[in-house]
Amino acid sequence: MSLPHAILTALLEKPSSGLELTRRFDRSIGYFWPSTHQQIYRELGRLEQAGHIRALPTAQPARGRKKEYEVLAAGREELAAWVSLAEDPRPVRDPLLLRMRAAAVVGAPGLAGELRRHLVLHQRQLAEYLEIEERDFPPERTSEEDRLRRLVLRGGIDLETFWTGWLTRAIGDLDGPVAGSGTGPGAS
Amino acid sequence: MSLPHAILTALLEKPSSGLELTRRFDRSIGYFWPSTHQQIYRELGRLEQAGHIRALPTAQPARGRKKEYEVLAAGREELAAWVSLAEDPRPVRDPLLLRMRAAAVVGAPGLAGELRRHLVLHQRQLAEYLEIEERDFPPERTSEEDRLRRLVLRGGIDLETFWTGWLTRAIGDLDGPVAGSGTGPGAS
DNA sequence: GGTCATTGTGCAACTAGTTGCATAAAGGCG
DNA sequence: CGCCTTTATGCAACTAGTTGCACAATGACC
Repeated sequence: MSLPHAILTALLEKPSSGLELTRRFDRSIGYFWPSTHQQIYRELGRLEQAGHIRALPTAQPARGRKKEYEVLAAGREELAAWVSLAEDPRPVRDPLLLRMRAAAVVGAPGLAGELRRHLVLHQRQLAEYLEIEERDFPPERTSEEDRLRRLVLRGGIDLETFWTGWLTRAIGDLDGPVAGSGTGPGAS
Repeated sequence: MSLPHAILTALLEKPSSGLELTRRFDRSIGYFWPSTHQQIYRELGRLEQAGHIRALPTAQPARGRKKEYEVLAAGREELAAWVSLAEDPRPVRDPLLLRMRAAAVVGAPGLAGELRRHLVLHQRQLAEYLEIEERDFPPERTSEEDRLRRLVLRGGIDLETFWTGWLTRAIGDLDGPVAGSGTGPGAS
């Protein structure tokens, strides 16, 4: 049950319409809780129903008409309560690791290539995070909020660092020690 | 669509009944693709329907009666095809990072404690992985399959290492540099 | 022989996320 | 005006995972 709280957080940072939220998700909260506009609109409806947010009365409601939302006191309390809850980390669920395991059983001609492809993707994401860090978090001025937000970003950076490191090692391990051809299906 | 393939992999490693599969999932494939027995039985039904596996004819089928499955040629092909597919990494979706972000907005009295709790969990998981590595992967004898399986395990190890590292740093950063009161529990 | 715990299989309802598409207003352009 | 693109909101159907519970066989104990 995290999406509504992600939305509350985003709306507290700045009241927005559904589409604005969607755009902001794409480059901020969405890095660690992605969501589509369909999901967001649905959730906005529920949050309004529950009395956690309300539409700003600037424009009459109509389909295709922009509608801005702001968080109500009840919503803020709900969010605060959720933050203070204990919640275990979600179990890992990673298809790439699964495919490698399957490859151990049925063989894997193109696996090294796939690993390289993933490596590039993770390197790209890492570069994006580092850019954000440099832009948004200069060394000085550390308010309490900044420190938390920076830690979150650091989480992203460290995570991508882990992936690039592991993938690099895995690739080396796969086509390195093989005396013969390489990853090719020909061997054996 | 990974669960059926996880099951195919497990069944290729060793033909099993639903409950056996469930137990093996708990300590092997389930580390990176967890699943409950309900899900597994349902999927076994589908895989049999699709002609990818079949029940061994040792016992007549009856509810409450053990039923073993083995993978058919079609199932093996399906798995091989899936392994060779390109598939992007799933987007990260992490409630802890989300809660930290929310904490930046609504405050976070107990957050450092929650981080410590997570740290312990990750340390425990890491220790478990390291134990498996020591037990199942002694330095020598590296067949192709062993190398792949070991890489997967390494993935788990490196991932937990990332978490313990990041959490340790985050905890230090949260209750370390706090000069005044801030979100801290007061002490320091 | 009856009851009880254990092993084993499975259905049903629910929740969260995804995919595809419909609808409406607004503004530009010929 | 009529058409087209962009912005914006939203419904509906589907997929995957979770939760709760039911039911069947087996063996142990009294």
